[in-house]
Amino acid sequence: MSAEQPSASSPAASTLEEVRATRLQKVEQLKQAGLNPYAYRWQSTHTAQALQEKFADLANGEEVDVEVAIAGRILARRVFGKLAFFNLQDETGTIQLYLEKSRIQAQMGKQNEQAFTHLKQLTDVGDIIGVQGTLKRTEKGELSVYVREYTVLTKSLLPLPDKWHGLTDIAKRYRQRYVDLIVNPTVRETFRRRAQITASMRRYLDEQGFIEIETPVLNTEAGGAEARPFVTYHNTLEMDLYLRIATELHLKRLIVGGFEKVFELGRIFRNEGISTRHNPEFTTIEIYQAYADYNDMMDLTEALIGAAAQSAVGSLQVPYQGETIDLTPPWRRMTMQEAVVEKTGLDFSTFKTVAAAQKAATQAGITGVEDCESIGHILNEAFEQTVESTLIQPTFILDYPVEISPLAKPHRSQPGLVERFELFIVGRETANSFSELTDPIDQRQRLEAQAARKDAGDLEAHGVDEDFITALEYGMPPTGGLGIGIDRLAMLLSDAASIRDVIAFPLLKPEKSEEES
RNA sequence: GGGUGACUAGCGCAACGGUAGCGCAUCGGACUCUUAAUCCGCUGGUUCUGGGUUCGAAUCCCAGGUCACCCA
Repeated sequence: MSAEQPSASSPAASTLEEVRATRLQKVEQLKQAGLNPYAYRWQSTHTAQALQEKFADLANGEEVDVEVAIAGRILARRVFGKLAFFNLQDETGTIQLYLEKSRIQAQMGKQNEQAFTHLKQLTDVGDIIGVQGTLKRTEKGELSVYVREYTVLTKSLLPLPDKWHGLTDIAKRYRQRYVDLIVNPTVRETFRRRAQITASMRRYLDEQGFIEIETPVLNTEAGGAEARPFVTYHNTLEMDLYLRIATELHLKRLIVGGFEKVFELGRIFRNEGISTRHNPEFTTIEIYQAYADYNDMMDLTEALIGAAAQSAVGSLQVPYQGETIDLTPPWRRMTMQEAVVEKTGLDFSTFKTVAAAQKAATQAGITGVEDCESIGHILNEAFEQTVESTLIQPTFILDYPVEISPLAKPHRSQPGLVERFELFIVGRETANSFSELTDPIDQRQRLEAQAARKDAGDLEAHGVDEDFITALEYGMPPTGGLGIGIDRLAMLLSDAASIRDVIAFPLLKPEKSEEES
């Protein structure tokens, strides 16, 4: 939509389209002056942060004759008749530019006698420029590049949000994350931390001899968790495929195949609700170690999350939404049974029948237990309703009912339970781990029970993965498995209240379709 | 899925049945130490969308959209 803007003299520009048209005129004027508003390359000598650190001791009013080059986006302009101050922002931070007409003209005037006028008239907040010059700390104490020469590298056509109030509209921040990143420095910090978390985990696992192997996203059967999958379609195979809801079953095949320490850090997809804690695509790390059990996995969890916290936050004392989370190991460990007794006084190991457990639970104020088909399910309900949200400091909850844990090995000493733990921090499930079930006959029975639920209409249940059973029949060594939700960990370690704050481009509905008329 | 609330200029916000305004940004002018620069001047609107009530709707009613928070 090229608004033809005939007037040679710039009209008052105020609507978005008018601002854009004015800036397009500036693009043309730059071209006419022989300057490319969309340059090819720039070579910097320093980042803004490097300059700030290197010249931290420069006294007010002092100059140093060191030639530097730097590039970035103009965030603010304060222009006088023959002097201008710009704030320049690069990836690392900001630095002021001291733009003096006499010095710029002395250097650039030979090529372009309008050099300073162009700076004033043809650059805007939002443009990306490169400058060369020396350093000076102004008399008011602001470290500045004393510019000799400048180059417009990219002309910006659209205005940035208000420099003082910034961009606060939440929906717009997510929809136009690039604008959010430009004007909200903490957002860049969040994604930097997220990268540090995953990098530190990969580094730690690499040092321990784990290897990362990528498993399929597209599957003929979803499995490894209870969740509704996304369905897609392969044209030439003429068949439906499911996006993975977990990486578990393939990683275990690799353990069968002889790898003893494997992991995958990657995206999984669940076709479920969206909330401040749920995004349809999210990232997990799943780790499998042969000859280990869930006790070993607890130690590994503490080490991995501790390393991530040190890397991203620089401390094991992590501030989160007004609380301080202490990640110093060892973390509290208690069984689900103990946790429920502590909160409700109900000891589920004493119930002989489902009916007795239902009655006691209902009296204790637990809701929705009428449909529970086992004591284990009722225990789980009681746990989720009374305990889960109270687990602020990191806590391992151990030994889950077998009924809700189809992939975990039976507890070596507690009948009806499995060797499983979940880690809770700030009331949220952050990790999940088992001594993996290796008995193919037991595994088949449990998957068939699930398949029966699928046939009965349970959309979160899946069919039997026959090939996985076959793999187990070849023999899988005793194995400890661990999954950690990277998004929730990133929330914790960047003090983010919503999962959307730690996902660069969270899924949102389209704002509005262009109405055709 | 249910409830509550928000949506007005590029951005941040007023106006709550009677002429749609303010700040910043933009545009024009002045200005060599500013950093929310200052001073002078001028622009800029499909009030989320569609209906309805009314002499008159940003405002009241209905439906829809997007987002947020709470609940399931």
